[in-house]
Amino acid sequence: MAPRNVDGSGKKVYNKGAWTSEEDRKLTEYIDVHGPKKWKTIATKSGLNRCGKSCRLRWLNYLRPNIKRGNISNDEEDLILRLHKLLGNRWSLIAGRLPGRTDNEIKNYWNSHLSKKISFEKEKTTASSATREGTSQEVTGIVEAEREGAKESGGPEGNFDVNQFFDFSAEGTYGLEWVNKFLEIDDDMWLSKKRYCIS
DNA sequence: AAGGGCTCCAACCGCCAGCGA
DNA sequence: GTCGCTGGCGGTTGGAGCCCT
Repeated sequence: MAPRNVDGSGKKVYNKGAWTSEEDRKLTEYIDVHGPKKWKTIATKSGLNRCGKSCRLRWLNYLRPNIKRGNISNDEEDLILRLHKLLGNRWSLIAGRLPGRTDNEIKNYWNSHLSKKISFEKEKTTASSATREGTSQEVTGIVEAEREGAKESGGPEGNFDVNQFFDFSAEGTYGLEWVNKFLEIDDDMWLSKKRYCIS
């Protein structure tokens, strides 16, 4: 007998689009018993007509325990901004430093909120630098230099070696000591820029 | 009230790296 | 060495809901 959900060419056709509560329940139940590994097996054995990738994404971004949803606090936003400055669009790394947040959520938040905010700040800085020569040129210069460094090195921090700086293998889950380490290094430049933007 | 535009977010897609056969 | 499979990642899209006129 031909398997169900197979198209004319014999290729399996998976469900797509929004997940139903029934699908969520099946996936959660299966993972509760067998754990979140071997996504292809999970997809087939759980009785979901979904591909493994889709199951993984649904679990990681929505069903996983301890997920925080919405209401990104000012502290978290600040941290995202700073991590993005440091790491660029490495959403999974950034998410790994924000307990309960997913890379997808941070990416969405960045694209819908922060990227606009950044361009707004940039415009503001450009506009004010036109009227305030001198010290403002200094700050703009720093920002521009950083951007150039990011372009050339493929990362936002010039010669900064992210992999060397973050020894992820040695860390516990969501350890925040590294943040303090980074913040100490970064604070002077960040605060000087922030003060300038506020004033 | 309606409908057009905009925003936000869940989900998909394509690429790449790692790993085992 | 290489091939195929799988998982992980970032970029992008589609649609639901909101807002404005």
